[in-house]
Amino acid sequence: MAAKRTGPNLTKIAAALGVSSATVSNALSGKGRVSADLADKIRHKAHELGYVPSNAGRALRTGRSGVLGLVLPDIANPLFPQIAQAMEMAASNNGYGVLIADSRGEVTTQTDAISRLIERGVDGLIVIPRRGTRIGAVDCPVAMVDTPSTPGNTVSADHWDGGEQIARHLRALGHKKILLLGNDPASNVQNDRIGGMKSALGRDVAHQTIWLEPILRQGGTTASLKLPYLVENGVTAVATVSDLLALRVLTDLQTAGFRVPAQVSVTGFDDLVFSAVMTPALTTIHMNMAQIAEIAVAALIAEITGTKNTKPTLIPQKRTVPDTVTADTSSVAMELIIRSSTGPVPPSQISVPNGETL
Amino acid sequence: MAAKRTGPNLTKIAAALGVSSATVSNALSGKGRVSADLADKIRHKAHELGYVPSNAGRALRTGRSGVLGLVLPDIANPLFPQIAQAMEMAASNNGYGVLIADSRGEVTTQTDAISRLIERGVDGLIVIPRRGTRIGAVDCPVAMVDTPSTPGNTVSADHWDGGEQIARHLRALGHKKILLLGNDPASNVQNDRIGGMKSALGRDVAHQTIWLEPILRQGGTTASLKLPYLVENGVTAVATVSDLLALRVLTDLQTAGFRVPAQVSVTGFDDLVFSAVMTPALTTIHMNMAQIAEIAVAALIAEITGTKNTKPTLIPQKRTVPDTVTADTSSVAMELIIRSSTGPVPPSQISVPNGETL
DNA sequence: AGCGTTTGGTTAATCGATTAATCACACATA
DNA sequence: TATGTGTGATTAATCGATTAACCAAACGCT
Repeated sequence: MAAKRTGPNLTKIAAALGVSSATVSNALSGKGRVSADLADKIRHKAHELGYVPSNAGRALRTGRSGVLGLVLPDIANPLFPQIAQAMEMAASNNGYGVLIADSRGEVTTQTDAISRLIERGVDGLIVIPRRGTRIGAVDCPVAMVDTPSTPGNTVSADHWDGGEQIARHLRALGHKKILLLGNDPASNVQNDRIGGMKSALGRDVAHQTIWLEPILRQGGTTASLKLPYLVENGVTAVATVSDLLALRVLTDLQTAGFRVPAQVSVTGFDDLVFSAVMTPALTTIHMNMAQIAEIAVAALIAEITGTKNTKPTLIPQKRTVPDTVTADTSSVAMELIIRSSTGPVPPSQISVPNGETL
Repeated sequence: MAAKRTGPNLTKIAAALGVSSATVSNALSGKGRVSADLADKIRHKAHELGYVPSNAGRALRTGRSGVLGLVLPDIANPLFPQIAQAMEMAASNNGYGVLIADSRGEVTTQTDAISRLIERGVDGLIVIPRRGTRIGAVDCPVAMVDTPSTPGNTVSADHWDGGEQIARHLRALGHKKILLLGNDPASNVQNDRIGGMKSALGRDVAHQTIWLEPILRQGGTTASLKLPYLVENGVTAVATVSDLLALRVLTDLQTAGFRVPAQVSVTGFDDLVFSAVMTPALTTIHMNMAQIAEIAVAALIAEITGTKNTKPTLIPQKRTVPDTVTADTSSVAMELIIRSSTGPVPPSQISVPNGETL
């Protein structure tokens, strides 16, 4: 209970001042008409008595709980702490609380998680969908955080741009043969990242893309990547789609006796906690989670307070068409963090394309 | 709002069946006296209409919100996902929701976070305190998750035992000279872990303990550890207090050209996400978070439902005396996960203590 | 003076579930 | 036939904040 048993309520404050509880309510919310004088006295008394409004009472009357639900695909996601923290901060700055629900990776439980939150009376949902999963129509405002290319997306980092930055960085360092390493080809996020990389590499830089998960699923291991083979054949940089993958690659390479970045450069994505503490520290892309959270929360609150009665959560006609991106989708900038896992292409490997000399 | 606008309420169900709302309430909660017949019909109708009870209404009347608050010291803690997931699961299995609050590392905000949750009307708090921080008396049930040696602790993993397991493992592999690496000497958890290690190493294994944070704070780096020097002087294993630290050590060693585990063994603690994917995969200690969460939540719910009126949250007389551990503190077993970062002591380094030959 | 308008505040209904206090009725017992 | 005992369901109050509707007094204007 909300510290209610002991705490004073509106009526008690009203009684203490000899006014009506309605007046107290008005004074504290600044809504009705109350003389500045009296309002001051009321605020004062409220503070003096340590008044804390009852969420239950308010929620019952207004139909709003002041709580947002946060649904995560898979709470084990190492990026989760940052997301949760940013969302909680953004929400609490707006006077909202955050109720979490974990969908444990499975799609069925994602639905469960959502309905659990709705039954608890959340005013809105922030959903970070599992790899391109679509959430069914729910009768409450939803902000989706995925990629700009996901239909129905509300806000997201600009993964494509992040990919481009990484690629440009490697290119500037002189790399001419780059391995692009993804994990799950079904992920929108990862596809955007790889897409950005490819687009920035252009024609004069050779690159190939490998997706790891399909390999693992068929019983392969990281060794199946034949990293040493590739490096010996001229690959001087491995650009991965996540820090976790980069860590894998990096330690694999180190174990195989290669020097990073002297012989090979490695890049990650996400700037996870461990990325800064390993040796060499990982060059990666940092997402401005705080900003993403702010936008998501703001959008959600706007929809909550804007639409008086329950509207069916906006059902745009053509949500299935990715190229008609709705105008209300925002992208947030990514920041390239250059650390020591990337370096100039090794002298011995400076390739001489088209017979040109360097 | 809790899908209320549209959704049917008790009265609606009552009206549909021509009974009173009280009867419906009784039937659904199984409390009052309702004929089995009618109860069935009511349940049926409720389900048919898709009835979802209003939390606000219930909370207002009963004074219970059905929500627990989760306070984390520092959400950046990579162990956080596991904790949050486990807590959410345990809570939702018991019909509770979980409201999160991040204290952003600072102690002052920890207090803020707690009061934010209380104002939101949580029924109880689960607090994972920041490094030996004590939380002031709050007027709501609290379950604290720290270490058994922390006064007021409710449940925790048996860090001491984890340390012992690590130490025994290394000892069994033949290591005779071990570096024990901690981060923050002020942390109860870390002290327990190190303490357990020391106790299991006994007298015939040489070991020294180094705390990293004090070094870093004084402008040092990981390099200040002089890992290569130590290894060249006979250290064959580094037992750290967390996977993050282990990662640091491991990549440092690899960069310096040492082979893990051929020349040096490295162990971590916590079994974080990345620990399994690096090369070599980290030998570490896995905590049974699910079990910890269950115990914490169960204890909390017991206190919530048990103590009818607000009791000052049990104030044991001697909470400041660590050795009078209260009987209601539970410890949860730790599991040693042996992976490939540890191996037998290298032949060249088999020391010959006391002139004995091997 | 007489009438409309502001200003400042009160009354009372409402949100939805819970529960103590009743009530009506059937049945059994003296 | 009265009286007591269950059983099954209803009444009505309650939790606390909000808000539409209403009222009273003061003020302004012609």
